Amino acid sequence: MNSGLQTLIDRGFVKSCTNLEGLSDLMDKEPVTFYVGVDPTGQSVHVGHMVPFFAMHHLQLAGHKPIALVGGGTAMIGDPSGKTEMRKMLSPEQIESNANNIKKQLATVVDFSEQNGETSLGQATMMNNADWISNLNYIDFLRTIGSQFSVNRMLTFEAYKQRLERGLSFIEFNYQLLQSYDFLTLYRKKGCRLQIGGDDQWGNIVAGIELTRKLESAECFGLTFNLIMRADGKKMGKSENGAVFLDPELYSPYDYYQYWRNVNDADVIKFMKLFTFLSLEEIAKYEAPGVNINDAKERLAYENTLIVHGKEEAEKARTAAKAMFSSTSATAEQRKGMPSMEISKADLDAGIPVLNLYSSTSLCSSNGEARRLVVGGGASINDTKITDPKALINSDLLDDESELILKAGKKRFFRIIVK
RNA sequence: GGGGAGGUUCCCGAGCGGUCAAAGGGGCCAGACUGUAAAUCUGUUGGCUACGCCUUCGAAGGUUCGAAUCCUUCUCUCCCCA
Repeated sequence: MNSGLQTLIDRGFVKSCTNLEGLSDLMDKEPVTFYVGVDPTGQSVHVGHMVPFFAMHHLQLAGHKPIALVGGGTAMIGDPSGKTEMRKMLSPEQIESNANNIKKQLATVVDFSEQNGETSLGQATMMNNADWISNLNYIDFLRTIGSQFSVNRMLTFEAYKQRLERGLSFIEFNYQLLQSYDFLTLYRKKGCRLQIGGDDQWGNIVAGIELTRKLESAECFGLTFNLIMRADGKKMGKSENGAVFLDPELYSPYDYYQYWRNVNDADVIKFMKLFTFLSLEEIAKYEAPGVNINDAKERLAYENTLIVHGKEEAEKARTAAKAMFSSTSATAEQRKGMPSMEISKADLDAGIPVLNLYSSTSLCSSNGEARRLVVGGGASINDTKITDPKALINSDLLDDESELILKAGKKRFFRIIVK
């Protein structure tokens, strides 16, 4: 088995392949250009999107050439796979801006820099299918591409079957043709031989392979990845605060770190293999009996945050988190990692009602929510529990650093700096 | 084009003139137990200057002392027939 492919298998990525042996032989023989579709319908990707990205990383390391294909054209249509409802259509400007953001995030895992031949990395590129889809002529497209598709066959695909129960618009029904056309185009332009993606893309990938075979008599390959579910049956990437985005503006590095720190026991090893670059030998150490599972979680959180947000943020998050869960008061270093705001000394001296204080932070969105928190016994400031919703907070509670560390529950913190 | 069924709070889903900020479930949040895990149990879950007030039941009007509940128009969704 080809080593690059073997890596993906060993790390738990692979769900199925159209022709594993054929692909392995090809990859042994030469660097393979492969692509993965990236959906630009959101401003940021979230951790649930990262599986194919990490797979790209491993393949790139093995010398193969990744193409990240932004679906700027197809996003105008919306992929019905795995959706129960039709997606919103976005404006071209919106899609473009999203695509730019997403490239930055992708670049944390895949190296897009120009390769100068000194490394064994495969050259990665990013393309946008709007370049060849937007200007398609309807009649031409129908004649050359549409004629190759059988509606009868398309209807047998699971993705469409489900949608038939609820209703499927014609525009969405065309998605498969366009995605297949992407594969064909990338084959023609770049010699792309392989498409990878989540298992929900199986039908679309196979269709693209068939199209390329029919029109170009070329054998292409498809490789799909397991859809990663958490042990509790939820989808990856969703948290209590909504999706766990990579964009630090949408999801703070501290919370991001905490998301990984708090994964289910049963998921830790699996996630280390999928979402970090740690070697399998290294990961195996955490599987050994007698190892504290919390060490594994901490490593997972650190390594992944390191990749996505960089060393500085990862360390800030780690120290901040450690501090908050130990009884000693936080050091200056640890405080940096927490979300914070400033208030004036005068305001504090005048006394601030707890509820207002809490609702002005990201901890609570309204006084009502703050009230519930306080009455429920989940609020504390500098380790003093506040249970009276009418309490006034003043300088008495300031700690040695002249700051207030607000807690909501056990895991959420906010730092108030008094100026 | 014709006929039917519907749009309720984060989601599903009751309510069908006052006792409705709206049952029940899910989710979320908090408490207990723990390991910053899971499971379990408990409480909470529109907003506010809070024994009161304000805004919510697809939208706009109307009837009524009083409407999520009745009437009109509009709008969207689903189903059946053509």
